[in-house]
Amino acid sequence: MPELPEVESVLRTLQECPPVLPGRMINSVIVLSDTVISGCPVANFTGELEGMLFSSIARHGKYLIFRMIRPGVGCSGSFLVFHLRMTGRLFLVPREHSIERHTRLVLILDNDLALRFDDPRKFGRVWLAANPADVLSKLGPDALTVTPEIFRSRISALQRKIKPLLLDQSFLAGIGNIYADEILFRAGIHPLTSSRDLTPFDIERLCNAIRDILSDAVESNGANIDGVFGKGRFVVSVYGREGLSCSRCGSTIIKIRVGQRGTHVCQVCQPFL
DNA sequence: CACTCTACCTGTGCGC
DNA sequence: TGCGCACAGGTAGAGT
Repeated sequence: MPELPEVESVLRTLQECPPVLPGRMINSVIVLSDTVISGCPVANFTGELEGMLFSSIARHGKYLIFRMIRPGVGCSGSFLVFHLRMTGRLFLVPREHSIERHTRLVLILDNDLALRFDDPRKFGRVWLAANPADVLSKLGPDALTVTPEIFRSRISALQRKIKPLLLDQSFLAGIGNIYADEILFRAGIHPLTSSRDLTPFDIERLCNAIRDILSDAVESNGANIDGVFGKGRFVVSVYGREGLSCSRCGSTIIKIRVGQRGTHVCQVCQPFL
């Protein structure tokens, strides 16, 4: 479930002072579900990771990227990349709390802590790659930091329905179903609108909405929907609010399907022209 | 290229 | 109460 703001929230938690991960060595790796390891055999993943040090952490779209270094031997390094998909969670725990029902991977550190990856639905994935591009090469620019100029030039090259386009990670990385609905509501654009029919003013509002919604959500530590999606304070305007009244105009929010995805829209604030 | 469908997986919540 | 089933979510890959 995590989208960009929730992943950013995980990143910030792991970077909180005092920073716990940088400099820590992985003493041992416990893989409880082979399917979460992508791109190499589990034995290689485990063998290569043991003895490596955490260096720095970054994010691109919904991916978390840990730079790892092997002490001693030259400056050989690699990148540990996580995608949490819908139900994945990544967090530090005391090492004696290292395994629960949905735990898929545990990295035991050289102190009293462990980095644990839990995922009830086993959709999340982990890669160990020599280069981040081995995993991330198909992604578009990060949705939180894309410039208006880049956004404008990318969108004007395409003719797509706007909501599936926002969800396309090769167009822009980081937007999922929840924030796509919130962004289009903020911009006053109907999700079925063709990107070709957007005026320059529409595109400017859309670009602002992406920036405003995502940065609001990051500052709120993500959303909290039915206590299931995230634990943050971001307040949704349309997502999951079908049958309730629009906070802006009072008319009833409806739910439609766009590209096989549940889509929430205020027909008054987001007219389909 | 744009789009649709399916598979992956499991917890939840509905109707019967 | 219990059962079965649709559904939610992100992405890859195949097909139209």
